[in-house]
Amino acid sequence: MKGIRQLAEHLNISIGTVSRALNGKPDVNQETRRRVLAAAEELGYVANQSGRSLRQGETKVIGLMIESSKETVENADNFFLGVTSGLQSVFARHKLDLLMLPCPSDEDPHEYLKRMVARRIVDAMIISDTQRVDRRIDFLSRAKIPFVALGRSLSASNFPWIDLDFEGVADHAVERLIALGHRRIAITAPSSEANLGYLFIESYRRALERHDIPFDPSLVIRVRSSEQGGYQAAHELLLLEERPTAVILIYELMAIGLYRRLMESGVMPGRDLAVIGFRDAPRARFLQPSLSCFRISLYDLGVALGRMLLATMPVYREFYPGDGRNIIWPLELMPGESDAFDVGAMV
Amino acid sequence: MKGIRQLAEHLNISIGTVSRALNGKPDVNQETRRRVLAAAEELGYVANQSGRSLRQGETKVIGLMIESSKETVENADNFFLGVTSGLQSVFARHKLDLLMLPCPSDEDPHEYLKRMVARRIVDAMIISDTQRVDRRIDFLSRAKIPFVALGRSLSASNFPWIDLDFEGVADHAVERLIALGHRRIAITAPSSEANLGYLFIESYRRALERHDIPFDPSLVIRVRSSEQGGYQAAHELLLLEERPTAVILIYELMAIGLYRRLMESGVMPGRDLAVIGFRDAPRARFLQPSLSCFRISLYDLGVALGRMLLATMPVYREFYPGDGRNIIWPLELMPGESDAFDVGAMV
DNA sequence: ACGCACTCCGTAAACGTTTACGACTGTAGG
DNA sequence: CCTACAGTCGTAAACGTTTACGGAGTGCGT
Repeated sequence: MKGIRQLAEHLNISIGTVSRALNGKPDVNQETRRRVLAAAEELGYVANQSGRSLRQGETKVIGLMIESSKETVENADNFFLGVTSGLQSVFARHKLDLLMLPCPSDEDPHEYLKRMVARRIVDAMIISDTQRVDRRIDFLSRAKIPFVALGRSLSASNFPWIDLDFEGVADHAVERLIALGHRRIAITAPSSEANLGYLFIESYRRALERHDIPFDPSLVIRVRSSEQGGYQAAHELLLLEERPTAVILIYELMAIGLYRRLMESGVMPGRDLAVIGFRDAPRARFLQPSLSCFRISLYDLGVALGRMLLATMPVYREFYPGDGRNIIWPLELMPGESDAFDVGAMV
Repeated sequence: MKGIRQLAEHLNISIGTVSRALNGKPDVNQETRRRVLAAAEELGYVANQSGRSLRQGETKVIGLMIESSKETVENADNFFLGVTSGLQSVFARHKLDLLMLPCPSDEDPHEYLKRMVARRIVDAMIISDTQRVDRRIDFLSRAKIPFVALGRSLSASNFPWIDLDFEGVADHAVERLIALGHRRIAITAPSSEANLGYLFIESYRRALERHDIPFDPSLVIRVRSSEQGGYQAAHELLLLEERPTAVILIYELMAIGLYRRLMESGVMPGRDLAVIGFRDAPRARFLQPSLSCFRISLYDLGVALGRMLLATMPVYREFYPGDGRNIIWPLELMPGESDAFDVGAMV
């Protein structure tokens, strides 16, 4: 099957009518429409996207940009595949397709993004891994490309984003640990420029101060957000002269390395040191003792991202009233065994 | 910047010349070319892909189809992100872009694929998760869409594929265990129709027979390839009247559940039961005792897939002579502690 | 003066689709 | 009989690009 022209000839109908019939336009006879649809099905005709895109100036494709760096490969833990399902469930209603755009590790993400939208491969973008200062956001805003970011940024004051509630997580974790009697609480932060790190630490500091616990910079451990980073974090914790009784991790994968390093020194997580991880990712579910962490429904997050994106697009806006507002995504604590002890008994 | 027309006007040059200059065609003056490239850079012009694709009948996009089912999200462990880097390193040389096409879980993979290629979103495809009988392969072959499959199939006798050497893995694992004195060796197989399961079991059977050990069907445990599947596999192993002394897993994630179930019954992996997993995936690296498994370089695998794909495409074939042959991808055993004991001492 | 080769560039058609516009019916109302 | 209108359909232009073709100009040899 070559194109709509052959289909039209086969039916002895004009090409315009065929197009209208296929696209559900009103001014076409019911019977004709039926014949067209039947023939299209029979001959396996599907519209060539290039022609359609060229004419309408839109591709009906939404891009989800992800980094494919070595670090991401090791660490990302299918996070994006998880939100993908939610996104697709929203997009399917409008016959939009979701494509994942993996930015090569040797290409500047900003350049990659520019290339993709300039080539008109996608109509809109979902970007993630938002940096504290992120040129992509300024670019997309100026170019008036619809987009939504997973993660806040300082770049533009006003753009659509959803961010996990890192502040809530840090706050909640500190409150919980203090309630269990802890006074000396360490925390990890990423060594990168990702914005979430700053929010995380800041919220931690505020929570401490609320309870009149002085902020001690030596308790903020800056390591890579990886298993090795967790191992190193534990190492540094053990070296502190006045050892903390609890630690809050910003990334669940770190718990694995942390556990190992602790056990090497005979320090038992959940008994000698309270640990609160971050997300309930698959990899973290298998730790013993089980990790206290925060649950996220990736599917729901994807749905919210999808709705917010469409709410920024004129064509679809009407379907999603009220979905334009930025969201700080709440997380629910799933208590595990890794912090389930009262520090009072320890001292 | 609207299009090539504006760029041409801005330069007082015809649109044809601009196009030729940008595309590196020979018949254009050096000085003119320089001016065009400079202006394009300055004005941020990038060719509209729709127009280009329409004209040339190709999109310069390669699709990597992946499943985004709930199971994949839980289990896939960034496998695809890993091969992505390798693929991109090959494609970049030809200015080809790689896009990941996540098939929604509620859509038939075959229909999804048909839709994508019929819409001409991609020029070529990489498919994975090959089924024993896979309609996608027949479809792509007949439609003459260049493709390469990750995984063999029985569908078409002759199509480009690379498959992990499951037979070698099973064979190697059995040989190793027998050398350690084991005679009663269990194995797991997926409950799905994936082709690899059949190859795995068949090779296991042959290896046993080579050593005159009778094949016992009750030692083939069919469970889902997941952590839960591993848990259940252990459960079934423990119920066997004559308990095996070793087990070979087809999927490393199963080891996590298996370990847990074993320990619940006081059976220590690596001491009371030898375990050999499959891939050295990140999640499996953190088990204690460390899992004996097989190493794969996902990057290299991606490179091989990319080269093989291009070798099937007339335009690029010349660059990749000898890359057209199917590959059974060898795996290298990484000995761990999970099988490092001599069964002789046990009995 | 002429022909020829060569370099460079402009013209216009083509790719497959959507859609504004107008044409053609048939019907109803005056 | 005329007009208005709704329903249906065909025509042709437009989207942005690439590329076959041919033309203009130059240099060179005869």
